[in-house]
Amino acid sequence: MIRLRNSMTRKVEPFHPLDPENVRVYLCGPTVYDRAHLGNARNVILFDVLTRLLRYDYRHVTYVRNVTDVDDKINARAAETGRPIREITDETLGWFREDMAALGNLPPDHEPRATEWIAQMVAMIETLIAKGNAYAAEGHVLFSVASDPDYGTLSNRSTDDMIAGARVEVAPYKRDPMDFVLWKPSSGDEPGWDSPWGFGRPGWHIECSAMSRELLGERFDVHGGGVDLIFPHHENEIAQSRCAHGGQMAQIWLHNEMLLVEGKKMSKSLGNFFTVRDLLDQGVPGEVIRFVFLMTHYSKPMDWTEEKRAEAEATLRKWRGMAAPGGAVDPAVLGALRDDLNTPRALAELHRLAKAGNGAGLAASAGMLGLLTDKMGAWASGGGEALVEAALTARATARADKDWARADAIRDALVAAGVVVTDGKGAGWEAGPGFDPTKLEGIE
RNA sequence: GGCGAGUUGGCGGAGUGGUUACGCAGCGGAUUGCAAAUCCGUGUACACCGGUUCGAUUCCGGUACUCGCCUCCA
Repeated sequence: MIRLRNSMTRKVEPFHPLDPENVRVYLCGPTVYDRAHLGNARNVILFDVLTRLLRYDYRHVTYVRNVTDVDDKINARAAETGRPIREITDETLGWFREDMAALGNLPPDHEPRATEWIAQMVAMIETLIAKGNAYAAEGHVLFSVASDPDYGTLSNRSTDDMIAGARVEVAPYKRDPMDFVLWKPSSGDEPGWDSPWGFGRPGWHIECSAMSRELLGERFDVHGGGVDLIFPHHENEIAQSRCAHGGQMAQIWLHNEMLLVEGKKMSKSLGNFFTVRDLLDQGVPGEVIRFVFLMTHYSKPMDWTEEKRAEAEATLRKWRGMAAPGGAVDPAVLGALRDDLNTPRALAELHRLAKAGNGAGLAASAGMLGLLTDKMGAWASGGGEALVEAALTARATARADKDWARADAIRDALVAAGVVVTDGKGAGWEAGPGFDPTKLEGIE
């Protein structure tokens, strides 16, 4: 029995899939105009752990993560660089896939691009107009918030509260300040499609409503993203889907808290961000980044710090040295994950397995978290094994000869080359940060 | 102003109405040519003020502070 915290009820609830033969999950994916920053990885890792667990407990899972490839930020990027939009979105999507894979995330089953589902969005907008939940005005189509008496259930705000907030865009074509765009007109140099309301492009919220319906159905199991999407994005999705075809869209709304940098949310608008690629290029293994995320429960804010990076790396180095094949997933690790994806507790159980010397159980259990998997085996690229082995042999010889000066000199060289010698349960050596075996040339 | 999340020992970070989280660092020991790595052992805690209770870090109420959303944002 899996339990998950549902943002809709603000409680941890038992999870009962609508169809146990096909558990359906939707995650709001990236807008592809720039490299993913570290905060963007948090929900991807969360949903990766979720889907790994669901796949363990259920026969089949359909995991959809959309791609927003029509957006004003993309248009702006195209205008800045003079490059075609499709070239930018293709390239950025490629980066995103690479970066997420480097963090040990499995690809989703479907990765729908908004631009390939325009017809379905148009159809859904037509339905909303026909039902009296939307109206066309000056080339725009707007959702009428007043037409949906249940609007605001997810974010728990009343329309009055929102108006009191008074930072809503007031456009002349809006009947009500709260109304939001389903379709907007495009000028000649902006991307657009022909529609009953003229040449234009879809609003952001309608994308997810239309694509989730096409790929997962009108009702599905889990939908999520960062807490900053609760309002307005997810609130609006719910309103659109509920009014178009009834139901409550997702059974469970799963939201992760923010990644902070020096106490503030990491975001592009604040400029206090760094990208996943930045860290990978600095030689931080993707698995280490993943481990750091797993150290904190998804429902709490977390900081990325150098201390955590070092701790994660040291732990993984130890575990890698003792991992062995053929083990079974530990029940306590599963129990922690089933209890609202409690990854910190799961890691504590992994420590327990490591302490017991159960390398096989450790590896199998870590796999549930996407750690210690084969694909992430290479912490450092390139060869150089022979050089390291030669140096280790030379040092052993020197020690046997009681030539301490030479033995210590070789040791220093190994350290300088980024080689970490591990004894004990995981006897051998590992390539650490800054691994550069060429520094060992000449040692024989 | 409205809505939401949070405040645990040196640090990170779970959890619980009464009994060890766990990890890192520190300290003591084993081992070692000296180290590293490894192994064994070990301490300090639950923001503040009330309430409920035999007993609260854990439940309830309030206060303070931090963060997020209310505008694009994972």
